[in-house]
Amino acid sequence: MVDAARRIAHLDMDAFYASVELLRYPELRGLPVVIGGRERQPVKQADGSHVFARLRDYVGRGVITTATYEARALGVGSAMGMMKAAKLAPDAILLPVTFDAYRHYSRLFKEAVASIAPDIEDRGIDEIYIDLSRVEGETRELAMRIKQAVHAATGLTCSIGVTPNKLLSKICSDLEKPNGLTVLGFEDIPARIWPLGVRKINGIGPKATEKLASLGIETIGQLAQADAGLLQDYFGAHYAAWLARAARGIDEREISTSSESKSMSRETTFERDLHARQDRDTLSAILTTLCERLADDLKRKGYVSRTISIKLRYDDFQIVSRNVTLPLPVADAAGILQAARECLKRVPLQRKLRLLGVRASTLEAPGATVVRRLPVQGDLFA
DNA sequence: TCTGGGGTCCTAGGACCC
DNA sequence: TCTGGGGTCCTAGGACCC
Repeated sequence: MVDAARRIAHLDMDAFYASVELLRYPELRGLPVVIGGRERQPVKQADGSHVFARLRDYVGRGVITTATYEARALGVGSAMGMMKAAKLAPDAILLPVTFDAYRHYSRLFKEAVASIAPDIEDRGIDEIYIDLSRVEGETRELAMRIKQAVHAATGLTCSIGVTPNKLLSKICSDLEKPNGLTVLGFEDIPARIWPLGVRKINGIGPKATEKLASLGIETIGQLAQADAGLLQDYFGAHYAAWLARAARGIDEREISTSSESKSMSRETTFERDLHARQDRDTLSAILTTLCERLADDLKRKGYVSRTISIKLRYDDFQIVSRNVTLPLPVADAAGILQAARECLKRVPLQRKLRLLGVRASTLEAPGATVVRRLPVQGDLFA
C-alpha cells in the first residue's frame, strides 16, 4: 500500500570515528586526521600533550576507515590504502581504531533518538532509520529536536534526511553533510534527485554504475527515463525492475526494528603473503586464533552454528570459500577448527595467501528446541 | 610494499524428496 | 525408453553496504 503520509528519517553521524577521536583529542580540531590500522595509541607526554603519528610514517596493509573533512579535502577517504593516502597527505595525523569508544557513543546517540522516536532500525554503528510517522510534531522541527538531542548526548553532529521512504531518506541525509537536514517529498524528486549520479542510490555499487555508464546512463533521471527492455537485457528482470522503481523514488520497505544475526565471522590479512607449505605453522596458528575468536563471539552472543566456512584471499586478490554443514551445531573453538580444516582440504593451495577467514552461519540459539532428524550413520543392517 | 574487517542478500546448479 | 513439476537443502561465488 502506498502511504504518502509516511515520514521516514535516515540519520547518519558525521565522520563518526574521526569525530569521536576529536572528542578525546580536541587539539586536533581543524587538522587533517585519518583513522585506520592497528598501530599504538598516541603517546602522552609529561606536560599532558600527545605525540601523534603521521600518515607518512605508516608501513603496512591497512586502509583508512574514516577521515576528517579537512583530510578529505586533501583527497584521502574511506577504504583508501594508507600507503597510497600517505602520498597525498603525508602530514595528516594517523590514529588507530578504538572500537570500544565508537560503540559507547553509538549507544548514546541511539538512546537519545529513541527518547524522541522509538521506532528505529539499526544500520550499523553510525547510522539508523527512524519512523516518524506516528510521532507528534512538524517534520523539520522534529528532526531538529533529534539533532539537538544527539548533540547534547554525545557532543557530535549528524545529518538527517526525511522523506516518505528509506531509499530517498538515505540519499537525502548525504545531501547537506555535515550537520545537514534535508526534507523532501515525491514532488521534489525531479529537481532534487534526478540530477544526482546513479551511485547515490543505496544498492547501486561500482559494478552497476560502470555498466550503466556504458549504456550512457549517468544520472538517476536518465535511469528513470531508460528503456525497460534495455535494462532488462543488461541486468536481468529482477534487478532491472528494482532499478526502474528506485530511480522513480519508489520504495515501500518498512522499518525493521529487530534483527537476529545470520552469520558471524573473523578474518585477517597477513603482514606478508604466506605459503601453505613454507608457512604452514604460522597459518595453522592464525587459523586456530581465528576459530578461538569466533567461538568467543558465538558464546558471547549465545549462538551455535551448523555451517562453518573458510575464506581465502590469494596474493592476486582472488577469493575462494568452502563450507560444510554439520549434522549437529558447534560453538566451541575445537569443533569450529575441525570443520575449518575439513574445508581447507578442498581448496587449492598453490598460490600464496594474503587473507584467511572463518565464518559461522546457520545460527541457532542453543536454548531453542530444534527438532532435527539425524542422518543414519552407516548401514543399520551391516 | 595499492587495496581491512564484519556483515546481508541474491543467484545458480545439483542432490534429493514427494 | 523416456522423462513431469514442485519443494528444500546445500555449496560457491559475487555485489553491495558500513
